[in-house]
Amino acid sequence: MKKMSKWIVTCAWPYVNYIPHLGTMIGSALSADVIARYLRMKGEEVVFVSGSDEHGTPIEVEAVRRGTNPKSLCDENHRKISELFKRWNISFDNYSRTESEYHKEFVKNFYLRLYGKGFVYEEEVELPFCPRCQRFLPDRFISGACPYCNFEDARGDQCDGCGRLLEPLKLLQPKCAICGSKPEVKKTKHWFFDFPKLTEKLKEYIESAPLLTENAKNMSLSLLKEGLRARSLTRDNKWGIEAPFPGSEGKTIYVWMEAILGYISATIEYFANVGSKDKWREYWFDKKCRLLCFIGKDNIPFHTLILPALLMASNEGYVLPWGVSATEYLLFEGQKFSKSRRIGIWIDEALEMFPVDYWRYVLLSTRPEGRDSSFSWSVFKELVNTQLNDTLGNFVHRVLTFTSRTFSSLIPAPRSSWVSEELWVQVLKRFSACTHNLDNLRIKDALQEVMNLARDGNKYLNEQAPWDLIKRGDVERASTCIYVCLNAIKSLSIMLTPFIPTTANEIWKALGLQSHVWEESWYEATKPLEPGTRILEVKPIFTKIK
RNA sequence: AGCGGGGUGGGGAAGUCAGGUCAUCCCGCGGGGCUCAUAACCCCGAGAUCGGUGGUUCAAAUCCACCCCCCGCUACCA
Repeated sequence: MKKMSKWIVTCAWPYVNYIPHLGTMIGSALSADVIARYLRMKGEEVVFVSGSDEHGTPIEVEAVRRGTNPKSLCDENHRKISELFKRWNISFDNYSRTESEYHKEFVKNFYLRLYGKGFVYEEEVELPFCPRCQRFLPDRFISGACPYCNFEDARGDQCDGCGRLLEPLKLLQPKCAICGSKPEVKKTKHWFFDFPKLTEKLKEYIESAPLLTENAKNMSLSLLKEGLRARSLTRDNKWGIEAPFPGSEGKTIYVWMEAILGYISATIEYFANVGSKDKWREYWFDKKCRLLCFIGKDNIPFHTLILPALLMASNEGYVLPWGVSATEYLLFEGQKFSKSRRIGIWIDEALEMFPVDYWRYVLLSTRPEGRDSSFSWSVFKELVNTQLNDTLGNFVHRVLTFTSRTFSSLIPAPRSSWVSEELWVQVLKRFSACTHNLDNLRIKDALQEVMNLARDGNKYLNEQAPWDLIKRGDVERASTCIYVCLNAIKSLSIMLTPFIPTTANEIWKALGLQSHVWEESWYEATKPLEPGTRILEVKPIFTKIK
């Protein structure tokens, strides 16, 4: 038996000004869930945490727009999103939020210690300020005409007309994007994290990190090559965590710089809630514990450079990300998901249309691992109908039906040489390939391997033709064939569990097994069924769509 | 503009870092088989000079140079 290890599995914290869409789902929570479930089934010690990212300007603005306040808006969205993650069967141990007291406490103390270690310094800067909103304006909250091409609706950081990068104050007729007033320039003081100090150590880290996806590694190295710049830690927002530095009253910590520490605070909160207050240290301070982060490509620098830098700077012995799995983008019918233009599907409306496992299967099958991929209804329909339903569903159904009619619903006894049957050999092969792929976070390939096993099953059944064997009176060979097929179904059920747990469990139950499949060991996939067990009444597990 | 990623039969993808064993997989399409099964399943076949041009090599989807097209990022959006 393999030695157990500790794992902290995390996924990017959704920003909760709105409900997450399918792209957010596949890039973070769903991918992380597959691996968390897989590791637990292997018997590893896993803590799977995430939470709602709640602070910052966009939430403040959204709250104003809805005529509410940031806190109520966040309470409501956090509640909705937590509920949705449950309905998507995301097996978080703790889905926390940046408004959690544990988080605020941890962040303030952490930065205070960093300050004490000389990694934080203050500097005066000039920033655009809206006198009417009484608010400093992030670049994107300023709009105006582009000074190069006269495009009228250029944002403060970049012109959508000509693509040029802009200085917000060089726009012609600059306007506050919230109220339309003319911004002025105001001096303000901010605190900065001395990030460049750690360039060499970060380079070593990136080069030796065990499991970075290619995009994560390349982008990080390229940023290091360009040279790091100090990151500002503070903002003049009201809605956020108070900056704890001497003289920083009235400032809050920049959202990213606090949310990224949520992985730690959510672990602390989790263990406090289950009554083992100090146990989080056994994860975060154990050099052999593996921290695994699931993110979309836009979050790469924060996980491969900023988080490690903060943890290194603290010099307190935190584990650095052991693996970072960054997906490319999921597009919707070839276009970017867009809330304002209503392009895409959001995780609440998805569940109103189809069962959760249909979505999980399609998203995991099209997971953008090497390049952007596109969700489309035609792909959705193809995958559900031809793969889930025809290949997998039908294999299970024909075997169970045959068992029920020919063997009175009892699992038949095979002849002793059954282990050398072709399909069983395939089971062992597919199982080991699937395991290997999951170990390397190749989720799509792993799932493909499972589906291939269902194909092997259909093929074996056609070749053996047990209905023919029965007609010719060869009950022993027919029994062996069906026994092997039933065992393949059991393996399928185990292997499907991380991907589509509800369906996997239905299959498991159909075989007459009593437990919940997710409580079983991963290695149960290659252990044979007990002949004589009664299978349940057969009903199709999927239905075709449209 | 700079940086990063991508362009592979009709659609969707793998293969490219370590050149040959490579043109693969899922669908679609054409033909055949089977009748246990949700018109499902199985077999066979047609279809691609791997974005373009040039180069290196006995050999290039893979390496080099230049060009065209798509997407993302560029640090105060989060």
